[in-house]
Amino acid sequence: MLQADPLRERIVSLFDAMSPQLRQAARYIIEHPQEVALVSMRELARNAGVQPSTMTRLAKFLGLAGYDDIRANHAEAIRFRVDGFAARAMQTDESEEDMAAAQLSRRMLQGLAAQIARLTEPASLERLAAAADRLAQARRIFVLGLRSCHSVAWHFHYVMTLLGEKTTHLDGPADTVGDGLIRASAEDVLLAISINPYALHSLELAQLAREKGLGIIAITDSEVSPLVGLADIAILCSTESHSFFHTLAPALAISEVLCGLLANKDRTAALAALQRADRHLLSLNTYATAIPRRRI
Amino acid sequence: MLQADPLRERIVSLFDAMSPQLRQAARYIIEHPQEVALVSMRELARNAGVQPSTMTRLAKFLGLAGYDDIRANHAEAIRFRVDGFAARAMQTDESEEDMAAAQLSRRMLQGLAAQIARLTEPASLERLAAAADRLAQARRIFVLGLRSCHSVAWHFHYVMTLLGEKTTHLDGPADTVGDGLIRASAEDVLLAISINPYALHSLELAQLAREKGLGIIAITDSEVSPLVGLADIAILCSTESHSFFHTLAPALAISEVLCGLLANKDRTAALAALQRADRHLLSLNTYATAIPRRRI
DNA sequence: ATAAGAATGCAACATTTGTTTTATATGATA
DNA sequence: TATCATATAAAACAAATGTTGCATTCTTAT
Repeated sequence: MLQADPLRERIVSLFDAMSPQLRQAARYIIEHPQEVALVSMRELARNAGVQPSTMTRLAKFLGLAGYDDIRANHAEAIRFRVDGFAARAMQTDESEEDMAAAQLSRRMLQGLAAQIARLTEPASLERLAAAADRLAQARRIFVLGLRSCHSVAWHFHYVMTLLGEKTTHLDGPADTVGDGLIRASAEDVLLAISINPYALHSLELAQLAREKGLGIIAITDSEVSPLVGLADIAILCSTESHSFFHTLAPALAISEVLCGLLANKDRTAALAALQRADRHLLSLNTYATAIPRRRI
Repeated sequence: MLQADPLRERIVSLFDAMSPQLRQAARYIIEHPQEVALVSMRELARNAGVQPSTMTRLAKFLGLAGYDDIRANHAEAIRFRVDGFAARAMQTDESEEDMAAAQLSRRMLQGLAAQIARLTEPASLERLAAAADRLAQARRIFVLGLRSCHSVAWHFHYVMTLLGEKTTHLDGPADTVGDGLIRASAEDVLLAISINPYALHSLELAQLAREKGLGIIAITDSEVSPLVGLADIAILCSTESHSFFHTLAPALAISEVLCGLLANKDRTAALAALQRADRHLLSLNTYATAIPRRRI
């Protein structure tokens, strides 16, 4: 990434002038440069979700003779990178402070990656599968995550919203957080996310849910978390990080895996639901198809 | 060269048992591993000075189905070298309609871990450091993340709230999302988070901020994201996952690193701020010190 | 509303790919 | 040397690749 790559820059600079299909192809190439040299054009096109001819058209649009020029360029980049690997690792001409920053960043990121990788232990995987089963069976899923855990709760809820209307996010202003549970019953499940320090309100609501007979799935940070005693299934994530703050990346990863598992229970239904959501948001003009011109 | 390569070892161990032509082919492959994946078999054979059929025969001699197995192996090695485990896990063999939950979970988690690990590339670290510097200089930080990116925006804001009152979260009901920018000026910075598909409103607000002279830091998913053109510094995160949905775990990791870097600028001040926040929340009885007894 | 233009999907095309078959050459053994 | 088994070269083959032309769809401007 450090060395100049004229073709890459050319793609980026001409991106705005491309048609939607050309953009999709270009985006895929930009984001998966190695693949260009390693798979055939047809396969690349399939992975990028465009027609083979679009790849040829992209090459011509970039002023090249054909697709082979694109491949040749990327193959060259790989050759260069492989050979120049050692040289690249050498250059550490950064200022003191920047190096410190880079070092801290690297340590934090490596730590996070390791923590998420550690979630692949069999014990975790079993709990994930069990939790997904339980959530799939539930009539309704109430999602609870306060304070720092709000991000995880909301993300789970948001993704599930794309699949259907099964979840209720327990949140709201004016102390109405728990109101969603008013009509909850034993057929429902509460997905509660809480890490140390545990928000009192979360525990109280989980307790309430338990008394109402709801099943409880917990994402929490320790075997001795108060949620473990309340929950039918508890999935544990570490929250330690090489900084002042706890990390929520592993918890978020867990919630994403749960979403993935739930969607995987009925892939065709999930696909259909996603397409419906797409159409809806499209008709609402929610997403940008191009860089917005100046507002009038 | 560092990782174990079973095929390579097999070639070496069987080398003595090969015929002269087979040896010539094998030697060339051993000495030019990257070429195997980057050129066609016929060209490789020509460069190695053997017949095309010799390559096929070599593959069979090694106990493989055909030459494509050799190429696949070398392509995998390149992918591995370039970006760790990511590409390996990336292979989309969706042949198994309902993959075992454990397997899907493992693949998703490994993919996430690899994506976060890949953020430790020098280019990313530099951008992180630069972004942290810019954010530290700013008078005020406006945080913007809509829809799926809300979780990241909110988490950044929440953590920063523990450190002080520097951030404003651009969010709110009744279409008041952008109101926070009313008193924003050139001394301030906007931290905008948006991934494909890009929420139109996010781009419009970023545009507005730009016109008001704010600095813009972006967390986004591609070099060709519309935010890149608007931003002073763009930090890129991949969002692909082995499920139907995009992942936000790398984006969250980035935001956590930014928080960590900011706190690290003045460790004692950060510590003091955290203690103050602790005391405040303690006096409000926000956190549980024990498992809550039954509510009365 | 309509036509001009661009963008896109589709299918046919020639080429190139990896493989297999056939023929020839090589070399060891009796 | 004669014979046979193996190794190699050459050519034929089906499958795939990248490309192109054409029909259809979608925009955009009048």
